Amino acid sequence: MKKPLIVLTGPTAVGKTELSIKLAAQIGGEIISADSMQVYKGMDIGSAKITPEQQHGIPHYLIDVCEPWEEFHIVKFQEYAKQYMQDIYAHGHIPILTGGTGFYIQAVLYDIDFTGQDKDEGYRKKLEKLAEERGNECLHQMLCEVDPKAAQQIHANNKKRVIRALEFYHTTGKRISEHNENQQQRTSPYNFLYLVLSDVRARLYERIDRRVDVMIENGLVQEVQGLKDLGCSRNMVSMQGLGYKEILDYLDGNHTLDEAVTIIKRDTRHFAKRQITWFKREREVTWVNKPDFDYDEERMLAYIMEELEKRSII
RNA sequence: GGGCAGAUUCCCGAGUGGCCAAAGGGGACAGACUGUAAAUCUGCUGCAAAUUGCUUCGGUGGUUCGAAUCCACCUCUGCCCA
Repeated sequence: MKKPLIVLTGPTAVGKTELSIKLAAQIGGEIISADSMQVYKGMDIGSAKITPEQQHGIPHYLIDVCEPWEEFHIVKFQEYAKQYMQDIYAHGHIPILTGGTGFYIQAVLYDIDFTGQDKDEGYRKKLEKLAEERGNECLHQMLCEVDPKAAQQIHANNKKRVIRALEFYHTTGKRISEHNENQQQRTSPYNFLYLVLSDVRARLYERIDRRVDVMIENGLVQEVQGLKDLGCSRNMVSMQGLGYKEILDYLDGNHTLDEAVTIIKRDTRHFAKRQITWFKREREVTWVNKPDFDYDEERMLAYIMEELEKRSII
């Protein structure tokens, strides 16, 4: 018997958090955050982290699990998430995976296999250097020799992914293209409902703009200054988060606050677009398009309940 | 009132007789993604019955085989002198 799992996602600023609380309250769920930035302590304003008051007593997991200078990645996320899910099942509750990081959701929902693929920092550095000296084409050529299929799929300019593919072959002796093909065929071990909350583009963009303004009002600059004082710098993964890298640039005098705000808004819109593209491609998703429900959360919840019953999740 | 500079495709901006539907950047739109994912990368952007045709470079008229590019006048914008 497959265990139940609810995924509630959607582009940034669409309103996932509020809905997740109501849903959790209604069905006796506990929430696991699927957000690559909310895992970091001290990054509250910029990541739009849910506050304790907003949680309304609903247990939340995978928030504040590491320091901004610590390394965090999808494998750790998957480990944590699986652990917390066990705990939630033990409570007799249903886990609700809520957040906007599609890649993380995929890893949990389909239980993607990452074992035996340790990264090799030294090898990465070597490739990095090679790319700098001889260009991206050189790396891509190398990949072409060991894994032509991957080389065909990954653009030569996408250095990160070319390096990862080479690293995969280097550490496992297998082709990442084959591995990915296998993983793609996985079916979920869960009895799930994958909800994607959406809205019309113009409205979403307005919400993003407004939210960034609120972040500034709430002291995003001070938050980033504090992190900077603790030694955080832009080479850290955490500091590549939207709002963080731009404010660091402002604090370093690379541009004005107004410019930084404009860039954050723009890049957040771009991010939202990428999220939407991701969800469009995911199989088995159930879209909850807000205008179709006249923006009425009660109606959305009613629809979600129906879908949950249909699938015997509740 | 006089002088100078300028008006280019959604925006900024290059182009100063043919190779221009017009560089480059931005935005918009679309897409990829399986250990950095709020990252990284790609495509596309005048219209159409679309390997061709049509309409664009402030307006009108002119020069020329041919104009975004040259000339005249006009309109608007910025700066300077009154």
